[in-house]
Amino acid sequence: MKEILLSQVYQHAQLSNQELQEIFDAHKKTEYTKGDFIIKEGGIANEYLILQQGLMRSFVYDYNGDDITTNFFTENEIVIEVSSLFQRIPTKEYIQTLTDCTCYKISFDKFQELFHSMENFREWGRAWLSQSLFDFKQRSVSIIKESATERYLKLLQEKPQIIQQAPLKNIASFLGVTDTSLSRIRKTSNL
Amino acid sequence: MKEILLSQVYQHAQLSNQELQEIFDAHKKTEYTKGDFIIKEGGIANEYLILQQGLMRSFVYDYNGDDITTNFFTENEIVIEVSSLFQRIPTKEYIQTLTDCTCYKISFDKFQELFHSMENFREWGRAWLSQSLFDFKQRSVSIIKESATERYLKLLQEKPQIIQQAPLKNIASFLGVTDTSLSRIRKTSNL
DNA sequence: TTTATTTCTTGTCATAGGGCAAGTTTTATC
DNA sequence: GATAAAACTTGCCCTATGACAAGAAATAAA
Repeated sequence: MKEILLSQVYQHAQLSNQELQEIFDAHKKTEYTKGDFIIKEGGIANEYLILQQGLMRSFVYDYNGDDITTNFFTENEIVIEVSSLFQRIPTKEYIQTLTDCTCYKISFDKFQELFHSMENFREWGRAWLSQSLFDFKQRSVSIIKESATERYLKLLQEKPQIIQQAPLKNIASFLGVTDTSLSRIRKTSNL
Repeated sequence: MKEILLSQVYQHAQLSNQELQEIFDAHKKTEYTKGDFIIKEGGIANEYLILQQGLMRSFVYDYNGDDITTNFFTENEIVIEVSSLFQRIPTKEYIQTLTDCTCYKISFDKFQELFHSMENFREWGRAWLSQSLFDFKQRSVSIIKESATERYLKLLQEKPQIIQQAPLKNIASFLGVTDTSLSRIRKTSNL
């Protein structure tokens, strides 16, 4: 079970079975209840998670005190606050579970050991970070160029679990519209 | 000259002078003329640049064939297409000079050597990537929450060279508005 | 199971920004 | 320095989305 999940996450041509095993051993199972915070603004991340089951979101507060969802984390994904973890600085974000969750956790210290001792692991890590960067770039382009309806439909297609499980207002702030608007968008695209 | 520039870019507490020297030696001076492409869609990045003088932008084409500026690169910054370089895959982006430019170039091969042989260098690299990721996240939040005028004024304050040197339409697509709109915004905020 | 809270929907009205097209100004090209 | 090509501005009208407020529905708490 654990092995299947982790080997999906760490799939990278060059990692040997032995290396993978060493990586797997560094992960410990952890459970969370709906509403738990993984990290809060001002804290420093000391681990990251691999989400086996459940849904989480990250968010920030804007100058009005409104929260804005910056990302959703779904099954098989890595739940991480990159800049706090790797720059060792306090985070600006919150990460909170939207459902009960089952995760595998790896500590920063253990990660560091693997990162610096295993060439293929750091290649994997760099590729993962690169992909995330690409995804965030895409997101900006999408907000700029597509209408709210288009973004909604794309999310619905790519990650239906989010649409089904997350509160409408969280989805709305993620898409960059008000909850009122999203309610109307949802209504019209159902026709 | 070169040393001053590069030591600013690679400033990271843990890098020794000797390590820095080794890094410096890997960089070769290169000049570009206004309009030159550093990379085009479909190509694979085999190096990155440190921009000593000049201005560049990266952009993509959307489904209508309109180009969207995804980033500007100003002096002392790293000009790089991360996902192509580190995932060794064809890029979706173009990077083009907006003025004549002087750069220091480092090849991927040389970078790899340093990355895998020098622990502090890879710490630097990871921190740099993390910071970029953070910046792109911020950008999405900014597009979602701030008005075009606010984004314009912020850019004007933070990177006035861009406002002064880049064509209006490029700035407009970067900010997420039409050039018509930006022209009006600029007019009103000058009052 | 009743009450309180949160979540979602709907109505009315206001507005930032888009689409299109005509000018004007600046910059490049011959 | 004349002509062409970009780059920028402006006018007019339109639409997507926001702001605010009142209900309805669902969920949580007592």
